[in-house]
Amino acid sequence: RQSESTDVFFVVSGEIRVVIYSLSGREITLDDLSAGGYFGDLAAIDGEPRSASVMALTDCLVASLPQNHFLSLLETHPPVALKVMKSLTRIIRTATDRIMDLSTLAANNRVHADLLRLARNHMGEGNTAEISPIPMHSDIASRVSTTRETVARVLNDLPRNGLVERQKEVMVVLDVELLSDMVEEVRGE
Amino acid sequence: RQSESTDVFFVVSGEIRVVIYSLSGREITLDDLSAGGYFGDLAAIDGEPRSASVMALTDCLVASLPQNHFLSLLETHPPVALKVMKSLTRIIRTATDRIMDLSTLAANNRVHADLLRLARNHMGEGNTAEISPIPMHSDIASRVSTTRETVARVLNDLPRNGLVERQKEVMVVLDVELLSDMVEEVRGE
DNA sequence: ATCCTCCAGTGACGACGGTCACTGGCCGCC
DNA sequence: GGCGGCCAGTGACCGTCGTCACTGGAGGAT
Repeated sequence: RQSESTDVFFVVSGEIRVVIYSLSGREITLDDLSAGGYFGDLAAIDGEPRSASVMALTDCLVASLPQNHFLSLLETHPPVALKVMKSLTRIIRTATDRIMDLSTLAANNRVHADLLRLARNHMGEGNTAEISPIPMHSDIASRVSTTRETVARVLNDLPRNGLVERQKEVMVVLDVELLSDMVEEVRGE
Repeated sequence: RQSESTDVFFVVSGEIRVVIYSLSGREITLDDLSAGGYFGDLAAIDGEPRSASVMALTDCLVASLPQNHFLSLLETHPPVALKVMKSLTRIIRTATDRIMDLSTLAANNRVHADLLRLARNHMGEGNTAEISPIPMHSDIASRVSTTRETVARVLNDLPRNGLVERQKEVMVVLDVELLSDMVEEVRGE
């Protein structure tokens, strides 16, 4: 599913997930791309072998650009090059954040942190957020490097503190700030 | 030690370590730079706040370049821009490797992996490598996100397998390939 | 309706390793 | 010389969480 070319691919429509696999088959989600995103730029830039795989989450339309076209584009259009660099720095920043989380946060707190990210993307009135659809546990697990069992246990503990209400299709975070404090607090100790 | 400027800094001589700190003061080593390396490029490119701190490991001479000069350099000299991009991709690749290690390797195996990296940089005759000077345990710990105690225990277990001989100032890895196999094997299961 | 598959939930278990608390060696300094 | 700081080594403890092994519910297909 991942050709050995050095083309750059643009996501025109659909959702694509960038993952790496350990030899044992454990799957680690690096990023999700939607329309406007692109991948394959690393290999095109440095000529090294591809470092990750991609999988389509939905039906997708992707456009490909040969490596040499991409490179000459960078050369002749500095603003594009700058855009690409900014995108690379974003990747670096999120990667180091993740290294930080993996190094300092326990598994359950990493789940909290991921939930917090989700909540921030679904902010509703005041400090609440309605997360829907609820992502699959195994997806969360793949993002924060733990197991689906741990995710399930953590998510079932949260309502106990009154922080979260779980319904069938929706999950309501009652106080995003409080959740945020919770994570930061642990990050700090 | 960390100015709030957006300059880019070049290491002319000496060794500089790029680190991040958790709020609790736990130190995570991201990279070590020697002459020819540079830092501050991330913030210069995307304008976001600095994401890491730097510390001098030795006396250092660093040169600074204002952000706007750096940016116009990128704009007017595409080959330089490409070099910078390649450096960014290197950072991304090592970061994702590290995420992979943190996600799939147990603490002691991460120490093995780090030892392997060191050995690869000190290859001697055949499959052996002489590592000297032996890095401080706490430095290794900071690179692989564990504690100095764990590093000490792991390093003292290695001679038992005959894989490593420890002397006062030097550490001899007798069979680098075997060490490599050991790590890969665990990565895979 | 009956499978089959996929996902969620849960208990039990066990080990890995982080933390704490010391000891002891080495070195530079006064 | 003796003190003080820094680093390495080690034992004991115990919480976390990955693994295994189930149960159960919700579709989809035939």
